Amino acid sequence: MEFRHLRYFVAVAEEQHIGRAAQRLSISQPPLTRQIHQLEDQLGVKLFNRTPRGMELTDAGVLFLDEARNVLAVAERATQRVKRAGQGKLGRLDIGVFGSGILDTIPKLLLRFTSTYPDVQVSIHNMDKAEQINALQQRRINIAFNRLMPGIEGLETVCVKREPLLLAVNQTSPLASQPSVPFNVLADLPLILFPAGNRPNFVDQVLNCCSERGIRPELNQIVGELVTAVALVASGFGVSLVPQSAITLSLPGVRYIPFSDNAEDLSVDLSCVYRQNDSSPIVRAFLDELQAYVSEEAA
Amino acid sequence: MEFRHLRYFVAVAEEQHIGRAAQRLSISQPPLTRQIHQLEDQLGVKLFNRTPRGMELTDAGVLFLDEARNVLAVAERATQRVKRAGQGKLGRLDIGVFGSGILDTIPKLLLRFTSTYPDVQVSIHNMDKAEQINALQQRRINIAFNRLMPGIEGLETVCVKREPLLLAVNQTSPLASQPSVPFNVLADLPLILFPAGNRPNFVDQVLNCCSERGIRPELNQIVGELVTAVALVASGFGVSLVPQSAITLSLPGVRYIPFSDNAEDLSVDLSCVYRQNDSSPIVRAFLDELQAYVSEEAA
DNA sequence: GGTATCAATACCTCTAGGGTATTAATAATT
DNA sequence: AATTATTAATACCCTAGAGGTATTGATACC
Repeated sequence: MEFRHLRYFVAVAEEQHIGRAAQRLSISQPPLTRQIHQLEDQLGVKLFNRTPRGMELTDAGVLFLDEARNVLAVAERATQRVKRAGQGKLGRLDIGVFGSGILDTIPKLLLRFTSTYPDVQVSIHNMDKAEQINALQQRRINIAFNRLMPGIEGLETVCVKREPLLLAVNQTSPLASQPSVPFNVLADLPLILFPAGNRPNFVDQVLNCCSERGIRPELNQIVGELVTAVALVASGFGVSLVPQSAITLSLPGVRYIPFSDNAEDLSVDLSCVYRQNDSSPIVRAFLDELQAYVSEEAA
Repeated sequence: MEFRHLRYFVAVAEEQHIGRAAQRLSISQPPLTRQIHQLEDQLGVKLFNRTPRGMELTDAGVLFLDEARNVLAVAERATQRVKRAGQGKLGRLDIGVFGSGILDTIPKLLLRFTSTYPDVQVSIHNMDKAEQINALQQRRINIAFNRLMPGIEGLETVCVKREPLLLAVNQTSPLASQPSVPFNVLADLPLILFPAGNRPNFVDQVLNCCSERGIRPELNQIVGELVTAVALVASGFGVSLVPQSAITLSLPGVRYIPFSDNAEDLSVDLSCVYRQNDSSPIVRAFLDELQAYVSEEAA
């Protein structure tokens, strides 16, 4: 039995007339007669009573009409679903993010994607950089966001944006009222950095910036992540350096001040990482959306 | 898309190898390759990633594997059901019976049928002879049971059994102790007959038997049905004539006595009626069972 | 009894599914 | 690094069978 038999059967059952059904199916009458006979033979069941006025369903035929319509509907649904999946419109997307990375850009990006692809179930997993790389390679996630991603065999990285670094100071500091400050003020201030964990990371980038300018900052402590650092700033333990998107994090008593230096190395990237050979349509769709987002932001 | 594509796809997905799948499907490798490509083209979706080690499902392929299996299962179920329906093993059977006809034979017959065909929903409708004929012609019922069925155009009748008539008397009657009595004792007894309604019927049969033997019975009254007549006998209003199967109806104070005459006309048939052109497999199955029952009873 | 209207049959055509032989690509082995 | 083995893909052929036209049979309706 093939789908053809089901389609033909339904047409004949509905028209109760082989001639009209053949017309509807855009074939001639004799082949249709033959296909119906074939179906009956294969099932071993008479589906129609032939009358000189046309074709009349038997009881078994009535039952089979229901079943045939159901099979066709299920098959139709299956093709629709797989087509949608092929266009990246159906399925799931696992994304690895890091603690403070989700402050600004990532939520905007996800909102944009999920509104265009509502049937893709997006799952966010919090993990640090090493775990992200591991999870990507083991295919537990499709996409990761992080900063300062090293080039890794098999993984592709695209820079989503570069954010200037800001100085986070307590409002009681004399710097708090300045519109901008030179980078070398750091020489005299207790510095709180992040994140803890595998080096090199953001801490090293900041220290590099310092040493390149001949500054030896007073490294007060290294904490787990951005939020902790800013909380310590709010409590008056020192100053910190944060990416611009941290300004959405407005803790009481904290001021964010831009640097007057305007140097390229006083900024940090936010990058998206994925498997080079990942041909999943959902990932491709996501990367397309990301590309569009980057273009729009640049404009 | 045809079922072939689904079957082939499932085989390849399960084997993860076109060669092995082809072997399993008893075809050679190249046509299978071609069919899989055809399916992918028609869906517009890549279902497999080709590796030098074999075929690996894509995400869309994983989803479609589920769907394809489901379509095949639904189709299989459909064919199984219609096959069962074609063998008369699935569906419904509407049977018209008359009030006292269901005392003995019909329950046995139905029990036998429903145990062989458990998925046929049998529905019993109580109706008199005229209604039965009407309902048969209008296809509201498939089968009717009654006595003394007239031959009617388009309806077929088969006699299920002939039952001898018995005399129902009150135990206070002097006849009550006799093992058998001659028919002409009716000449001296008040007679209660049934059923009321369209003549000719059982009443006329009994009156014919009397007149053929030169007897003029004292026709006390005609009541609706057998049960009423026997109830009146129990109350001492007279005697009645009943088919043998009435002995399952043992009202207090009633004795059933056979006639010593042993004449053919002192019996009544129980017949099964159905539409001559009814080709329903369920009806055919029922008539087969009935035929078997009749043969067994005769033996 | 003739006509109209069905499905069924006879016979033809040609598409496309399946076969064999071979190639291309890549992993494993030496 | 060259060779071998293993896989899917390609090229080409054959034929089964789906679809076409013309006709026949069967039956209701005039």
